[in-house]
Amino acid sequence: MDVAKHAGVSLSTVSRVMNGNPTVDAALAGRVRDAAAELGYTASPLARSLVLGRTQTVAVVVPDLGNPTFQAVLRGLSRAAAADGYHVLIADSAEQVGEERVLAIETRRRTDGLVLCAPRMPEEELAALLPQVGPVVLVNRTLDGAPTIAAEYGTALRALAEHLHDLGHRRLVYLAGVARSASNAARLAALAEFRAAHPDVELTELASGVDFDSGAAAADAVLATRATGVLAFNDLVAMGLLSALADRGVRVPDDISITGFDDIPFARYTSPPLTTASVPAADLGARAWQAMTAALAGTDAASSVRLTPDVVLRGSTGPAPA
Amino acid sequence: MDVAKHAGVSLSTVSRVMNGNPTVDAALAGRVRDAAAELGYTASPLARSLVLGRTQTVAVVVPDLGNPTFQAVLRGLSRAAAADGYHVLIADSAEQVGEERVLAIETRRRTDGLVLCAPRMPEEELAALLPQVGPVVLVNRTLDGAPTIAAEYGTALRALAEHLHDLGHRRLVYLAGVARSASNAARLAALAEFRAAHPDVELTELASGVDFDSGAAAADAVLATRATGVLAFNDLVAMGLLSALADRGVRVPDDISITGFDDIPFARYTSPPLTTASVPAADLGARAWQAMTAALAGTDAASSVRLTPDVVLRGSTGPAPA
DNA sequence: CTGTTAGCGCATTCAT
DNA sequence: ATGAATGCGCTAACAG
Repeated sequence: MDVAKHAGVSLSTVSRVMNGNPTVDAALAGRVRDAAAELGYTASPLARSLVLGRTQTVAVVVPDLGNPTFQAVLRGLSRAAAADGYHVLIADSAEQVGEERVLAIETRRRTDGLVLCAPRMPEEELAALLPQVGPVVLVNRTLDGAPTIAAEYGTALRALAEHLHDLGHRRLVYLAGVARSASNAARLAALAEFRAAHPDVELTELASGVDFDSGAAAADAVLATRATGVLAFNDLVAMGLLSALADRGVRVPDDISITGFDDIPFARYTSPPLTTASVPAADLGARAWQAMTAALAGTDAASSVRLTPDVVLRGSTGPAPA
Repeated sequence: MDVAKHAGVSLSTVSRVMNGNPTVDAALAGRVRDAAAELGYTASPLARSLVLGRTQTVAVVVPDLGNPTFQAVLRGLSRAAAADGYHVLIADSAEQVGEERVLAIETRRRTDGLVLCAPRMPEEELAALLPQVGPVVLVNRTLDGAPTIAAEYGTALRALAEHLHDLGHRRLVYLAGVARSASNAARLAALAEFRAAHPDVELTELASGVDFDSGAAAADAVLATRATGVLAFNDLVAMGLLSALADRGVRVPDDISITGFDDIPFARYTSPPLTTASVPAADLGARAWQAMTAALAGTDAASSVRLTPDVVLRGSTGPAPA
């Protein structure tokens, strides 16, 4: 090392000083620090990682960096991690289910832990993967074997449905997302309960997607059901629908009420503003980091956190038309 | 190594096989590959990084992961990098100008290159930083000494202003973003040209911010100017303004025309849809990666790419009221 | 074509 | 309290 001779000490002493080891003479430590400052020296994170066995970095795998929900999770996680001196390696599977496994394993090898965000892969594959990539925390997907941070989608959707029911709506339609996804399954279960509790309600289920265009494309199908209330899979779908209905001269909420899901930042600014369920995605990310620190420390306890979203009532829902 | 003895060869041979070195006997290579597969062995990226001097990772520093523009840049960059087998380390400075420098240096040390996305730091600081962190590419911020990928904000804003002028608007207001930012400076220069070309236009400049709330907060000030056309700093500001005006019963575009900037995904779905300038942020990211590969290869040429945004005419602009 | 040796830059024994 | 070795896991240069 260069600073070593510059300060007239050995490599070990430099290392000790840089790591704040107290068993070094104050005077010597000062000399070393000065030398280091003068030469602008900082220990190579790479070499440290190799010898220490930790990289101070965690990996996050998301299905789509373009999705506001994952963005928010990433943001919350990233900031929380940064506050603890950790870095974040990001991987976007571009909704390619087949890529998830590879990305997870590969990024995990360069990091100390892995956050799997709403992985799309089938349950068996996920179950087989988890042991290979620990410490791992799951976001918005539950499975034994790893701490999970998830929003209770079912509860919230049920609440939205009840809200519409309270407003007098009796003919509803649910715009489903990706058919065999975990999040959709939770919602379907909640709707089944809702149906059971309210036999007087006619609830149609319509295939759809997870983005704007899916919502817009569903407009005619929705109108064909003559429903007065629509539960969209998420805010994006709701906004697309909103837009398509506006084009057709359908008034919201006078003619039809619409609810979204997620309360993305834009939901407040649509016309009318969207009634939706507030899933604090950034919180989700921060909690995920919390779980990760625990897992990293071995204080695992496989704690699972479930956040109950708030229902946010805004202008897109109103009394059912007479 | 374990696979070494398992295959009955030396460490070097294993290394050679794993790296596809053709100077190995086919039979031996087969044995090694089998052993590796059986033991599930993969070379440690960490150790490779240390000895090879490259990490196959680049760092991206953004001012705010919550900003749709940066999200899109990140997404485009991330996918392009992944296609080339590179990973992305992300850092969010949370708009803390002071943090940018530290984040840049720190993340750069764990990676092969750095992408600085619209850094807020003052010019001298940036100029001093660049040599320390090369290879580096700048996105949406120009400065000699590093390849730059930037959208031509000035040109596009000018085009939007001309569009309003063509529609008969003679009293305009510009909602400025962060006062002393590079992107705002470019826009101000373009507006100065516009003013010079159209002495008949009264163009007021109003301080504002870069987000929804700033736009909403500016509503009354905008109305006070009695302007018939508004050039918002970006789509977020425009949407906030749109929302606040709707609350006040002001009709868009009948009473007042509004333009945004960036063409974020949501701009198509406001009511009315937003006339804006299309800055293909994901493209920006992909180009940035392209520039990075060049820089990584030493084929630098410090090439600067400037993308000219398209003007997207939608419903939020119309003829000036009589 | 393959095995042996050295070293990437550091933290950490072990001696002193 | 400090310096001299040892090794983290791998690749490259050097023999054979």
